[in-house]
Amino acid sequence: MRFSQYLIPTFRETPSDAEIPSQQFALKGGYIKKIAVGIYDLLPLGLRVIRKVEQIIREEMNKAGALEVMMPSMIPAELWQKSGRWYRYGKELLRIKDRGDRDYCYGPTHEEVIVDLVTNNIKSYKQLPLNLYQIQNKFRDEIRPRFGLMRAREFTMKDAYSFHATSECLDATYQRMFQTYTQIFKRCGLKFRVVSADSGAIGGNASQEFMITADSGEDAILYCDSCHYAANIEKATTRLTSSIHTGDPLPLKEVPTPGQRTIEEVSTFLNVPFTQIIKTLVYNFIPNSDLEGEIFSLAVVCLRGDYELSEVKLGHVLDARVLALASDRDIMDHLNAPVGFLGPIDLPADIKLLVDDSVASIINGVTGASKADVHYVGVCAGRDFPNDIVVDVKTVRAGDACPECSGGKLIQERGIEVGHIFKLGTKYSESMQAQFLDEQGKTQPFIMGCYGIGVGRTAMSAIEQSHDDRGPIWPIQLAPFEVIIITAKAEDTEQKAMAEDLYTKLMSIKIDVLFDDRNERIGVKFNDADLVGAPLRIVIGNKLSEGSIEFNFRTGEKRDVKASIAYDEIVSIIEALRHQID
RNA sequence: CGGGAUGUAGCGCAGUCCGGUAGCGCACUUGUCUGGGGGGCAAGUGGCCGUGGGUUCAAAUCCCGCCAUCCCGACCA
Repeated sequence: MRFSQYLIPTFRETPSDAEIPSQQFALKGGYIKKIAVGIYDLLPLGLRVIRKVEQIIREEMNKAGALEVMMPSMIPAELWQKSGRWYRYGKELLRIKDRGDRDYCYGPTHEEVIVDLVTNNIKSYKQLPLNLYQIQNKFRDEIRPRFGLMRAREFTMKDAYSFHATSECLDATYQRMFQTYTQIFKRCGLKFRVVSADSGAIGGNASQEFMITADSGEDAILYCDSCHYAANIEKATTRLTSSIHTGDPLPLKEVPTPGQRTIEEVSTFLNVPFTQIIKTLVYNFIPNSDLEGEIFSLAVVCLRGDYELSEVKLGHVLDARVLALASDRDIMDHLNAPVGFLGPIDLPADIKLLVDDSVASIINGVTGASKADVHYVGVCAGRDFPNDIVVDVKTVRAGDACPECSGGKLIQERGIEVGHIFKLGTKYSESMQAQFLDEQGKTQPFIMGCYGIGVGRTAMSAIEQSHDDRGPIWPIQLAPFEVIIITAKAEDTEQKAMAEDLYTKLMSIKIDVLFDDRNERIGVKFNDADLVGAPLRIVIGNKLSEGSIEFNFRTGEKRDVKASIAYDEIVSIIEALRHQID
């Protein structure tokens, strides 16, 4: 492409609302343009990057035997009503009416549609397994879109769905997808980590996330420093060190603790460690089984003073559709106790008490006495309060013991979730009565898997992981252009002729080359070139009179090359870069 | 949805407290001198000051409503 005929609207100043590097450079470099909250135009440069990611995904998915399809983005409500998600999905689902007042939604994901597609076409186990995918735009009316394409409302996603007669067969495809994803992100030149994950609103059993490691990542992940354990913070667990809760049980005793509400205050006041204090939280929730109701139930949760509660974990334990901390007033109404002095002892009989495993065996602990300015000491789980519903609802943190090996410690890192693979099982096939005939001629629900990749997010992650203060440093696989040619003096006929010659030749052998033929100062061209982020920049300048031109790599390295061999050099450099990762 | 802030030219902002001709930098247009990291000089183009109402002789500025955007918390590729 010739820069003068291309559209790359770069800005000298960074848009003020851009927060993270990928968003700043994508806007500043003319890759994307925001048109509404979480909704963007992809400009030519941005689209080139997206297409490259898509191409890699297509090649690898096809190689793994998946078949590409394209489902509609508008989905009739009946399908979502059939699976029940029409009622459960909440405001994130964009619902639309057509002229006939019929309900539709803009697809945020496509399990319902694919199940419908497959049930209409697959009747026998002989036609299985089947793995279908599409690369298509989704819309999720996110609570808080941010970070540009990283968390947009409309976004491009590759989603694949596999159908099986047996769980062994699902396992095999799941493994195959694991390898395919590994290969895809490797080819994109990205550093990533795979963690086991919470399966969220999609549901199902096992799932793993592919996380691009980056400081700006919105997810926290934990991994073991000595074994293979790695998990999203929403899922991560730890092995409790049992030695904490030892000693002979003392009698339960009330002590005055005027004004001591927080764990920290109580710890200081009574001189006991956080680990001996039982934290008591009260939550309101609406269970999933209650599809349309507005009636809240109450749950009391206890965990060890040094831990924070994980609302995601608690949501799962309660199978809650809606979950929120109860108000002080609610607590007073139901427990007759002030916040700050809550405890699990002598709760009203109708209140459900969940005990985190960190307090399930506590001996001689401290907890609120359910009245103002009083705590109990000598609290023993089981003896003083029931510990028959033991759960794991704590947020694990760096330094905690690995749950899978002895001696391992967990390390915490930030990550960007770019891929997620699930074993769905029969969740959707059962709710939607999607069945096939097995070898015995009996009807069985399909066993399903599902596999997603955020395309725009993957592209943006590459910037997060590799940039300097001037712009992206693209891996060649994703770079919008592989080579950019700049003349120092646009009107110099010799420089121009040299540039034209290289440009034409490189174009003819399908190297992605951008020729900056504008009559601009060289500083302007350099700055724009940095924003384009091509791995190799060819500068044809005053050294041409001595027969040489400059090769500048986006990573910083520079060298002079004889003009006579420049073309061959460029070709071999690009070839080498292309094959470095493949 | 809760808490905080902001809406003035394509972008970044000043002006608002204290009402009186709408400004600056960048970008854009023309000319010219330049020519190795966003250059200089000169001349230009471009604004229902978010929106609706109110106060006033007079509103970007004061008052009330609405809308939008951004940041911090609960969702997800």
